[in-house]
Amino acid sequence: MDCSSYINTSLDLNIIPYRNHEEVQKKEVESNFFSLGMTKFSVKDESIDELEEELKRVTAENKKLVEMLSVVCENYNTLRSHLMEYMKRNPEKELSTSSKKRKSESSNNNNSNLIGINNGNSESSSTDEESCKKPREEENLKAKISRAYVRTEASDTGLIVKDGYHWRKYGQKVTRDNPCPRAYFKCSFAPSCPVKKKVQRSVDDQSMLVATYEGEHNHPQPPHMESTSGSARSVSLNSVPTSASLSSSAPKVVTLDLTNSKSSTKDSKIIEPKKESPKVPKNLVEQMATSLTTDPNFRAALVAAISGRLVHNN
DNA sequence: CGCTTTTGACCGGCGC
DNA sequence: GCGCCGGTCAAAAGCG
Repeated sequence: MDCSSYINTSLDLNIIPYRNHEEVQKKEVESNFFSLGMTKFSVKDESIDELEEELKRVTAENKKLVEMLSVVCENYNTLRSHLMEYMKRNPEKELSTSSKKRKSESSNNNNSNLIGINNGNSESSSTDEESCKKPREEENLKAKISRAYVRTEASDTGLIVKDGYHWRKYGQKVTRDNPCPRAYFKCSFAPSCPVKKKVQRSVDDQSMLVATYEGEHNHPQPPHMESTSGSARSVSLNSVPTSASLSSSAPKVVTLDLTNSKSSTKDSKIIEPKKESPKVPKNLVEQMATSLTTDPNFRAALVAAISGRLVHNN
């Protein structure tokens, strides 16, 4: 795993506190934004010197945070390599988990329904043994698996997730743990493109479509594709390395990657920032924000990022 | 006519 | 070994 994804996650959060760490509060963060934008600080009250001093302090703080972040990354990598060694020394456990692949899959589905649509473990919480096993387990699977959540109109009964690619439906099935049928799609470029997609409504929230992607497209996104027919709202779904990570280049993404984030470089190929991004409808943005804020992985990453910094500062 | 969708049948993996 | 279940196949129907 590369720590770059980790860095991305935390840096994109844009919530670097620049003041006393005890005072890390929402207001503070907001004023940070504004101060950076040079819009809200009352210049009347503060002299230029003070502002410059403040700027210096912020810069120093920023440097410090970057250093701390790199230390965290190093620690993470060390810890991870230790875990890998440990796993090698205790292969039985690993075998037992991989042999129960299917079971864990189905339980993951259950989790996703119960805990709030989440699968696998985020990098942020990968310190325990179980989450360490996960990526290795996933490595055995050839296909890169990612999951996306798309909110649709409640009245909308279709299982269409517009993601810029063209899909051909090849099956539909009612699964045991969900009364809503699951639709199976193949990329229309198949067999040259091996990507498959499963779409099913969430048990908890019927307006929420859960799209599971397997594999990676080996072709560019079709230009200006209406994608599959249907009435579901369109959401661009790009693969993003590491769950709960926010790619600044793909602000519309709500993807939970279940695989090792090793593939981050590959992903950068896949992520093709759609040209129409400036046209993103407001409600779509809100929808994505909602998806992110309700995503426990995202929250976990956020909490980890913030608490990590606070701890280091203290 | 060609492509897509639908849907029942079939297959293979897994648990008991 | 058997049954369950998820995933896939493929013929038929639908559609533009």
